[in-house]
Amino acid sequence: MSTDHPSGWITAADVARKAGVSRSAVSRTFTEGASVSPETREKVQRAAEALGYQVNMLARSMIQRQSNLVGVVVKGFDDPFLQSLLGPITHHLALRSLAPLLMDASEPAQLAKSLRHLLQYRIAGVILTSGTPPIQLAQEYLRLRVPVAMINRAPDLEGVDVVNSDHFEGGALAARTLLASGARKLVFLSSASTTYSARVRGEGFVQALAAAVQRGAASLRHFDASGATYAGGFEAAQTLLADTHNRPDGVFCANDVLACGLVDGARRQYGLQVPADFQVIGFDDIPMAGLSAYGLTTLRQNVDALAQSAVACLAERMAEPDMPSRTLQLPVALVTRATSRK
Amino acid sequence: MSTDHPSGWITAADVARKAGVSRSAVSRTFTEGASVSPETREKVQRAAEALGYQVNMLARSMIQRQSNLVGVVVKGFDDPFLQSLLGPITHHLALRSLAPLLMDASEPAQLAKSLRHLLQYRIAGVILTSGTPPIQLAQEYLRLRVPVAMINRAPDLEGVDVVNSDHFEGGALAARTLLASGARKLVFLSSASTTYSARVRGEGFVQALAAAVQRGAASLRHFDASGATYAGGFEAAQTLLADTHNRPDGVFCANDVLACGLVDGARRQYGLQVPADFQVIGFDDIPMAGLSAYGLTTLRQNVDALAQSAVACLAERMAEPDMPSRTLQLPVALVTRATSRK
DNA sequence: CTGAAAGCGCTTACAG
DNA sequence: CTGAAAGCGCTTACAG
Repeated sequence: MSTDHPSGWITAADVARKAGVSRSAVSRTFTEGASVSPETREKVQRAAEALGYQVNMLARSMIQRQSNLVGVVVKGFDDPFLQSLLGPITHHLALRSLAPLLMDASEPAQLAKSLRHLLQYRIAGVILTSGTPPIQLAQEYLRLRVPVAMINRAPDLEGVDVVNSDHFEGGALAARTLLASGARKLVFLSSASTTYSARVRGEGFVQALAAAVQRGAASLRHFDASGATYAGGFEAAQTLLADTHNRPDGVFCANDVLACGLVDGARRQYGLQVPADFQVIGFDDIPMAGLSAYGLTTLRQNVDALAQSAVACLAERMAEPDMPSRTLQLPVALVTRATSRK
Repeated sequence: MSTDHPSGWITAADVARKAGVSRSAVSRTFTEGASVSPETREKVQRAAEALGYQVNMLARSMIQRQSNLVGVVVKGFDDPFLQSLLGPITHHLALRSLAPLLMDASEPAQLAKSLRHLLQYRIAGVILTSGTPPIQLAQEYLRLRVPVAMINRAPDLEGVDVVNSDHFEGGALAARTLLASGARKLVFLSSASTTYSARVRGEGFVQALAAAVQRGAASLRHFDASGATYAGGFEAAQTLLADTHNRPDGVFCANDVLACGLVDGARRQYGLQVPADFQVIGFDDIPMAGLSAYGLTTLRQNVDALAQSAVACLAERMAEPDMPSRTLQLPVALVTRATSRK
């Protein structure tokens, strides 16, 4: 216990004194790839351990003009899919000694402030997840060469890496599955204020159905729920299933919560059963989809791969800021449960 | 555009030059409560705006030996209740210009490293949520006078503030509700490796039932699921409800996921309906509880108040490190839905 | 490999 | 109220 540090914070100078070396030697011991003799390193480590020394990341980051912090910007915290992304993101950042600095961007106005706020910490990069508002502000990041990676967003910003699930193929898969199991009156259910992901899912669905529709073998309708939420799906059931004589027999929902809402709405409001009365396919494979109360057939996104890729993009761009921007496309998998027929 | 800063990072010196003042003046302009004349402040702000200057928080925090970062330590990311806490915590931190640095502590071994890692950022405090492993390491925080606040944990560490929902009263409320609605064969369902919260809930339940049990008006059993999860509840249904002649008619579950699992297990495995065949009460009021597929009667925790209080404790202790530690108790509310009778 | 020195961008007594 | 100066804890050429 050095009495001159009642605060308890030990500095490199303390360690240097105790180890009988220079501050430089201490610094080198804790710097990846710096040249220190084994003996010096040993002495320093022993002293550091005894004193409980830890590098002050604030000082190190200041010098290096870059911290180990990565901004993670999410829109609200109540979307189950986004929630499932948080764990893997944290995990994969940790594997590279990076730590997530969380930011909420529920309001677009807030986003600008949040992004600017993050800059004050000289963050190593930022990850924007789907749903977050459009960001002209990414421009500022690009100018400052702060790596930006986006998950499930339109790849429309040069210099920004984006990692997407293959929403288009997912939508097409849903179409083929429903068709193959006999559905003919098909609906794509999403919401008016939709996201990029949902839009592309719909496009894949529509396109895969085009031929069948053309030759009159199937019909297709697009229906907008009041929101891409459980409540939105629940309400949508009321209108969508009202007409007894012209009910859809296959509904592809832009995401799982919407689908679960639809299923529950159909049960409560019309006593309809899935898949007996109509089939439903969702998207995401959130925990809710697997509950025995739903058994939702859905397209699973690989959240771990999504997170890992986004972090990898960030890391590579940290090493090489000017590399051309990439767009990764990750496969989705059909998970067949109870709401669709074989 | 100052050509001597191709990197884009503007420093206080740049602003000072442009505004024709000293670096001290710039610093004061951006320091709460520092004395600057309105004219100087004006000049500085104009220059800062023009240049796009922002304080380098890394440097400021280094000087002040404290950052605006608060460590938020969670155990895994898949507990719905903990997920619902993340938003409010982030929100209330932001209101005080603090930002959450996320840390996963799924493995106890990891926790020690994580907590030490956080120290490197000279965090302003740390919030430990329920479920995180026991932390002797909090000792190190106390020594360094880093404020620690815990949510839904045993208040057994002097110097650490803890904010709890009133689990005991919640359990008691569940007991009274079931009793009043005619249940007589009661069960408390939790899991063997339980948390502090669950334990106290059970105690409240048991105590409120004691008199009735004593005079033979009710029976009480404690049943351990394999885990406090949906799957745990689902499995528990099999054993718990097997004996046709001695089925419980009222089950209080340590949390909502467990309760939903039980309800689904009862449906699938025995075709039992809730509340017709037996009543169920959960705890937390996570989104799942409100789904029409469950309509779970439950005790709602006030996540916003929990988060706000924890952040407030942290802030107050930042101002006064040596204040005696507090234990706050926040009320829970019975939310009556379909799984219990009036 | 090593240490003395300069410097990162800021804040904070200090003297005026 | 203001500026020159010292100092925070670190890293990094630089010279040896």
